[in-house]
Amino acid sequence: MKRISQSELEVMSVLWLEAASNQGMAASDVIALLDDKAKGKKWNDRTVKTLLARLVEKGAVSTTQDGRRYLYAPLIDQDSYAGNAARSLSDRLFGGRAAPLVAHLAEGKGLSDEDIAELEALLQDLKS
Amino acid sequence: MKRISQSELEVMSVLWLEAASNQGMAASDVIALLDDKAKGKKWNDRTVKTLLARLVEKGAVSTTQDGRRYLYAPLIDQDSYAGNAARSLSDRLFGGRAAPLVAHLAEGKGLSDEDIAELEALLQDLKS
DNA sequence: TTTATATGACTACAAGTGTAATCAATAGGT
DNA sequence: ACCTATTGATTACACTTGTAGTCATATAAA
Repeated sequence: MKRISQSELEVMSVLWLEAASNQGMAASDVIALLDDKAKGKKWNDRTVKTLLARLVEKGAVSTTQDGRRYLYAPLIDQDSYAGNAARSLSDRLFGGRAAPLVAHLAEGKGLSDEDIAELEALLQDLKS
Repeated sequence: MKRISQSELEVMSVLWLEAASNQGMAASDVIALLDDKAKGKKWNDRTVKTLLARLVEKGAVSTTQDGRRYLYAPLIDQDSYAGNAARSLSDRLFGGRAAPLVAHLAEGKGLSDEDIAELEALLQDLKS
């Protein structure tokens, strides 16, 4: 699997949003969702199409014909991708330790009470 | 500040190793440290020089002359860089939630007891 | 002092990336 | 049936990135 670039990853992230539920989404859906989540950033639709095409080339996204358009669906699993990314980040920047990473997340915008509760539950799990 | 690429970040990471202690390190030191930490990956010294030069261009690294060579030192703070990277990853891949990120780190290679202890301490802090 | 070596400066170059424009076909509205 | 808007295909193009090679120079070794 070829490497996925930053922008391509943005596109993947919206494909993942609905990945489980259905056959994939049309380019126009992707564009709409990107605009939704992009605060500030403006996505030209041509650009998004290009990114989709590149993701298909790279084997990261599948297409199924739907009339005269395609439905795009992620072929790579968000979980495994995210796991790798998280580990790689933690290795490169935090010497593989989780705590400093979480500390950084906490600082700046703070973790919600829910985040904290989730983390505590997770730690309980890990200890057993 | 221009974006720092993957390979450039590898270089930054060794500069950060000694950043606090001294005036910076020579290119040869950087190369040696990279080879140390790079398992598998082979760094050609020309390549490292190029990366250093690019980092200087980008304003991420400073040089001070030391005889006929330079000492390279990071100009950007590892902490703030890491913080941004962590937040951006967590936003893009985990909807900004910390717990799934940590869960991914845990799975695969597991967190050490020390990691877990650190995290618990951190959570205590956050709750107060 | 001649020579090998280390170092920075400059150059190279293909592949990847961000960011789109143009073209062609088709479907939907009128 | 014709125009328009949508969509994919193809093309564009400068910038970035990975990965070095070459050149000039200065220093260290012999």
